[in-house]
Amino acid sequence: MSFRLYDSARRAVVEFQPLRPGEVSIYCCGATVQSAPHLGHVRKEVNFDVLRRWLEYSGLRVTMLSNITDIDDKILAKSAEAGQPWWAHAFRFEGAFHEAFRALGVRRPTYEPRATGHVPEMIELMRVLIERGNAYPAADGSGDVYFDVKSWPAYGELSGMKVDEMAPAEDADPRGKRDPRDFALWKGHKDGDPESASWETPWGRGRPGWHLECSAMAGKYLGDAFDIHGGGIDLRFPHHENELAQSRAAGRPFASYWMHNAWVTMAGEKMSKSLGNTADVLSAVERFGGRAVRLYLAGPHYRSAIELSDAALVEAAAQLARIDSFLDRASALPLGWQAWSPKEVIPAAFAEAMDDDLGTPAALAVLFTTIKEGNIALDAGDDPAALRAYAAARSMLDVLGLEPSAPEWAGSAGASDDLKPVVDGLVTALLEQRQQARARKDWPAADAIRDRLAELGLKVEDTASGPRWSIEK
RNA sequence: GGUGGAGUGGCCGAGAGGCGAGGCAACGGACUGCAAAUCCGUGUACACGGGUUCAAAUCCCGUCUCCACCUCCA
Repeated sequence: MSFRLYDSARRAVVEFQPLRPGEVSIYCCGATVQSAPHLGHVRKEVNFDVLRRWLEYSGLRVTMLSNITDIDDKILAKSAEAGQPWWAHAFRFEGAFHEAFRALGVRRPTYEPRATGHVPEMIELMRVLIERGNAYPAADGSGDVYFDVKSWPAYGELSGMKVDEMAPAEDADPRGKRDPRDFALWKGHKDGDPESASWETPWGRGRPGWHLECSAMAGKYLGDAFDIHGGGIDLRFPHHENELAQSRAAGRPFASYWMHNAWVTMAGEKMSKSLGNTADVLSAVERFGGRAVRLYLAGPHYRSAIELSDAALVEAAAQLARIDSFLDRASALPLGWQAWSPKEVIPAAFAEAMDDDLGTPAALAVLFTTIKEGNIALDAGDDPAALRAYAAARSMLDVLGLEPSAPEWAGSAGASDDLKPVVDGLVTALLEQRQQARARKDWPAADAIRDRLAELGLKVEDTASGPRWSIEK
């Protein structure tokens, strides 16, 4: 185990040392299910899914925790607009997120708790913080509970922000805060809020604050101390800073490492709901294929901003076509690649790249080198070398979550599986006619068949072992 | 105002003192009936101005431009 990662708190690439040998616990801030996911949201999922797969490949048992924030201001506002109960609204978009994750081959986390199911844990955390003098119920009797930023000198340790240098909150309504920079642990019930959206506490009725829920759930499922806390870079402040402060103030060591992924941008700007420049996940998947979109998201380094454009997705699809073309060619080889275990065939350079803070760009370069070597071996008829390259490529693709025969991608090929033999039979019959035409050098007739198939979206290629056909994506 | 990040060839996107990551596109060649796929070959790239060094895209100083966070945000 020689994994190194960039720790946002220390601002350096550091050696990873799990708290418990052989195990890794990861908390990754999940979705606020207020509306449909966009490509920016899912980049985080793909990045952390690759992290998880790499750690598992490295022999660690990974516990992956990703929460669902199923209550917040926006969920309440939007559900009210839609004339729907807030919980129905939240459930609907939770489903949309799951669908998007599935379309990109993201595996389900080990646990996926919902905020509203963990009110007792939150109350307990607030009780401890109030007892210790780090939190207080609002003086105005609103039922709000605030964290007292000034009571915690380490506040700012994650983001490097200093309390006194922060821009004063422009929040026109300080409510019952002692200091404008104090943040809400708990939000008191307001007139007009649905009754079902508030829970009884010793300090009045109300609902969870966003920061508190993550600390409460991380503590419940991963314990007071765990290994990695992840999320998008925008969460570093205030959300993660606040989580860290309230957890440590309550006596919990909390996360050992902080990992943050960068943006997906459009026209140079962060993709976000408020800017209105979002790209829908499922329509991208429909146009380019889930694996191409995943490759687009997973290929660049997770800490680099990536610019979304059609050209970028087209290129990812072209890269994937190169990969799949090799896989296709090699699949005609005699069986035997399964004899190798991933550890035997994955090139050291790939492992080094991944160990170095998930260097997927360098890792992909190794994959492409392997593919070129495999193609050369195929051209030369060197079956053992080609098989080994094939095994290596598949193993590397598996680490990246792009292995086409993995269960995540089952049924994503387009045509339903039971129609496949029928289509194959029809196409093969046509290709036999074309072969007869070619045998008598009737090129117009042969090309006419190929052209007709092309119109239907089928690509025909002549190989040393006869014609092959595939569906153009 | 405070705190970070970035500017690399036609494009995407790595690297972070010394052999031109990788991919896409383009062009030439091999193979093919023609294609496709594959292989071979083709590029004096690192925002600008100074400096350090035998050697700078990489370090230092300055300048410009862009982005993000400090308010909900992956």
